[in-house]
Amino acid sequence: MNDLCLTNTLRLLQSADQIKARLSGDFASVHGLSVNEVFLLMHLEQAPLNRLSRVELAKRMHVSASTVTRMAAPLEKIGVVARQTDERDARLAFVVLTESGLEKVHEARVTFTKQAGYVFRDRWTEGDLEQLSGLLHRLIADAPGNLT
Amino acid sequence: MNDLCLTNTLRLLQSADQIKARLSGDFASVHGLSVNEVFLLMHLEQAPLNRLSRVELAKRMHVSASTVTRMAAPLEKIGVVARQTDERDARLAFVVLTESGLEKVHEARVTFTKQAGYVFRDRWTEGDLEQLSGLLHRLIADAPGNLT
DNA sequence: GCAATGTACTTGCATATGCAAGCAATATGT
DNA sequence: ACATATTGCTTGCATATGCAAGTACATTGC
Repeated sequence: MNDLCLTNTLRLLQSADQIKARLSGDFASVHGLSVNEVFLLMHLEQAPLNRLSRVELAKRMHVSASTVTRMAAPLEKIGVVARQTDERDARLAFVVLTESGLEKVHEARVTFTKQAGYVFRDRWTEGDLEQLSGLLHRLIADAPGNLT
Repeated sequence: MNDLCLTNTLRLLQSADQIKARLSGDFASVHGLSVNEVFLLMHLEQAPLNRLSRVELAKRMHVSASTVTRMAAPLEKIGVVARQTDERDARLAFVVLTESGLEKVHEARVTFTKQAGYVFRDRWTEGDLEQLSGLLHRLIADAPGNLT
């Protein structure tokens, strides 16, 4: 039982590294973005008003707040996100998706879907995929910011 | 079908980030190692003669060769791995697990197993775990250096 | 109201990592 | 056998990221 947990954890992490390596090439060459940048945009896309505070973004992406601060800067520079302050609380600095950013994330999703198709290209039936989907869902069900 | 692939890929990557965040704290505080360093040691542990060339290690860990070079240096300094050359091919510089390194990886596996138990602590039956294990295995079956 | 505490963000520093270039050794083609 | 290509490794540079400290604002307790 415990060994099965270890096996699953190891396989999950190894699968993820493998997939991330595949994705990073395409995202960089096709869209000029890193995997994490695409994730940031996708989190904004599914958020109310297409915006999130930096700490909320940090929690959802499992990175530190300073990383979000630094990721946002170049994304602002290329115009896919903007900074927005809150009238009630002057501490908050939202990261908000721009029109251009919304387009970007739609384009990136196409690439993402294509690569995801390659990952599961061999002998995966609809049933297999649904089974996996259900099992993985249980791992992230209680976490904030599930992208699916 | 394609959307299911995307969903699975997203969930897999999100689960992995979440789990990696959990692990990194414990590995750092208990063993003074990063998650990737533990993975490096585990790859060596399961290799013949407890050793691998740097490029082979790079492939298995999905990182660049330079990263392996730089990861090995501090691990040599603390004595868990050593450098070993090949008599036939003077280019090869194996990374080999020392006795101390073998102990380290056994200790780390205990921590790893404990954390893996927490990940699947809620309402996961033996059957669920075996199902997930089988599905994930198909994702890494053809990759070199499966740790399970 | 004001001090103390807590929260959101930023920045300096240290570490981690990839890419491209460089070096040394081996393999290949003729 | 020699020139060329390939392979394995390292290093310089640029980017990415976490932690701890600093700053500004908000909340709490009195």
